[in-house]
Amino acid sequence: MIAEKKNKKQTILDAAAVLFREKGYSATSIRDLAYRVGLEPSSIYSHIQSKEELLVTICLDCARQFTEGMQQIMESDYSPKKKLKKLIELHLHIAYNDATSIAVFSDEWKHLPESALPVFIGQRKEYANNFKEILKEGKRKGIFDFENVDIIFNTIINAMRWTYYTSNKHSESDVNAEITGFIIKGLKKD
Amino acid sequence: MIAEKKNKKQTILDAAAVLFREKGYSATSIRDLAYRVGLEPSSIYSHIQSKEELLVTICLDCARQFTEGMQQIMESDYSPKKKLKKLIELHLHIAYNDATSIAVFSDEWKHLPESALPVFIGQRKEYANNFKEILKEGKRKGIFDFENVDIIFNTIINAMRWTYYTSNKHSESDVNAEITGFIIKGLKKD
DNA sequence: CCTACCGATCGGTAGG
DNA sequence: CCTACCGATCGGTAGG
Repeated sequence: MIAEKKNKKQTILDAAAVLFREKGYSATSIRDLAYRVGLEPSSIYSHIQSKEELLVTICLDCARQFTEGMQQIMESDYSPKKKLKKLIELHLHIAYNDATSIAVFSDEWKHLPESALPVFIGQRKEYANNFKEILKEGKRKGIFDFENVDIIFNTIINAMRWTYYTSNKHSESDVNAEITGFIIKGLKKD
Repeated sequence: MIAEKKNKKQTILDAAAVLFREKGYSATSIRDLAYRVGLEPSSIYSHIQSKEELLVTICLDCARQFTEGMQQIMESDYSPKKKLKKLIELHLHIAYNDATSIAVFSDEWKHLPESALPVFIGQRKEYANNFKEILKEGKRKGIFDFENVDIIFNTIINAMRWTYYTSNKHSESDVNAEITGFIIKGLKKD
């Protein structure tokens, strides 16, 4: 049945994400993965085409979530400050709903095959450009205060990055409140 | 000659750091490394004991730099704000002086062998505790404003993390000024 | 520091 | 989805 097969493929993808996160992509073997989902190593290939395909699927799925969330925010007529708050919400939402995949997306993308790497990097770049546009808009309107948009963008996006690895030690709303307060204050005029 | 041998070992370590950073620890082979430094694969073992040893050396050397820098700051009688500024300086100084090693330290530590992992994690934990002490001291004295020290610590330390990967696109002093301003403002009372 | 080589493991295929 | 198997590559050793 098609439904069963889809389910099995998702099971394999989920298990792959867990292993890629724990041991890294390169150190994860098809054998590891197969035994984890209760198959002989060769049987995996009834469901997937290659080990690389798994990484591509995980990374591009995550990238899509960011891209789609960004699109919605860009299309809104929110103020730059509200847009930034929505972006923080977006990052935390993805982190808390798909922690394993986002950790793989974040740490293992460099092992993407050459066929997928340019697409991936392109999406990242566009996301960064949109993010920077919001920051620059805020600066133009006198809401945000900073010198170099590239430096401040990198600082802010990494300030959120650790949330991709937490094991629900803190609630999403606590983290959101603390990070949002910190970033918004950090961008204020002194 | 001992001096020559030391030199060769350092050459191997440097090349290993570059490869570990580019391809990751697991995907880097002893053959890659040997050819990179102009040796036959087996000859590497005249200079090192194992592939793992290289990762251990790189990671623990980096960890030591952080620990020593922290110790100096903790022993000073600077204000919490000045201590925090010194910590940002420390991170940037290490990042700009040893970019390759710190990237490996930051991304590949999970591949450390079991013999080194507890030591490494212990040092990280102690560093984190010291960092949090400074934040808490600032809060007690009414200089810093935040709710949860663990959340704000993670946010701040990751805000600096992207500097481990820059290719000198921005000057150390520009980055320092921007990040320091952002973090200090972010911790202010609203 | 090299030649020669080891056993283990890798991603993946053939054929049923 | 399994049994059987492939060539390639791995970290590392023996012996000089």
